[in-house]
Amino acid sequence: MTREWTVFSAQCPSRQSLARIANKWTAMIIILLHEQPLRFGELHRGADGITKKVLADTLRALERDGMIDHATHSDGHGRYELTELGRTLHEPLRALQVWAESHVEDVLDAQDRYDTAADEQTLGH
Amino acid sequence: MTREWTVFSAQCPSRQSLARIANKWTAMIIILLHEQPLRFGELHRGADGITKKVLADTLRALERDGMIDHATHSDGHGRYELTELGRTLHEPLRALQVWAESHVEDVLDAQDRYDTAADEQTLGH
DNA sequence: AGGCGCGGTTACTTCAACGTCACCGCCCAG
DNA sequence: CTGGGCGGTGACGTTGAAGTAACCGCGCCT
Repeated sequence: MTREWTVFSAQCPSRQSLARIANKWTAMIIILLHEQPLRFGELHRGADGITKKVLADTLRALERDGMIDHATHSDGHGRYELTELGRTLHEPLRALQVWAESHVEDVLDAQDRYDTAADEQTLGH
Repeated sequence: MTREWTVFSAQCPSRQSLARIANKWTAMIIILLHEQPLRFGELHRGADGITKKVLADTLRALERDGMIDHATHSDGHGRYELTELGRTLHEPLRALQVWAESHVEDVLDAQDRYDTAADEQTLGH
């Protein structure tokens, strides 16, 4: 079972799920919310570079997909928090963050090599 | 060390890395190439719905970032294959695929609940 | 020689995502 | 009752990513 679904087929709903979770903002939001429930402004400050609109849109999409929810907390403020489903997403997404941060130098080096190789091409051997 | 880099800062190069790897086409290509080196057309058929242009662009970006490379094989045909760096990416991305495929029903149910709740709003209590 | 499939590239278009900015109601402090 | 911060929403414009389709050289088959 479950192998009735495959992300390799464009029409399979699992493809849409993959597209939603394989996304930098999704990853950052889920990782931030794993620590604790957060308010809109806290997320806005936490995910540097995101605009209010994109944050609002992303939060609504994640809420629709059942990964987070939005409830008024004991102090009277609304907060976003992971659902049970959202919590299962933390580990895989966290792994992406760790990968990205720990392989920066490798990637930067590879880009350098690629770009200078391309330059040498253009400048004739 | 390595915590000089953080994906939460917009200017940090690790953010660009995260954006590249947290991407459905990247994930699908890395997963397909994990089995074995593949030719352009094989990838094109393997990742249903991708166009030649997007595939070519994505492959060039991954090559530049040092995750794959492109070499002429023993049979005279070019093939794309994972580099050592690319191989380290397989496990985290594979986890996303597994998540997407195994939680399809949960996500679909959540969407249903969200959408019908929204309908009831619109239709007045 | 002619036609086909492969592995792209190019030019042009389209479309969805994102940015900008103004505005809103609510609550709290002064 | 005014001003500011919070938590958004909406209208609009821009950009960049993706789609479309035509074309290309190469090698293979016939």
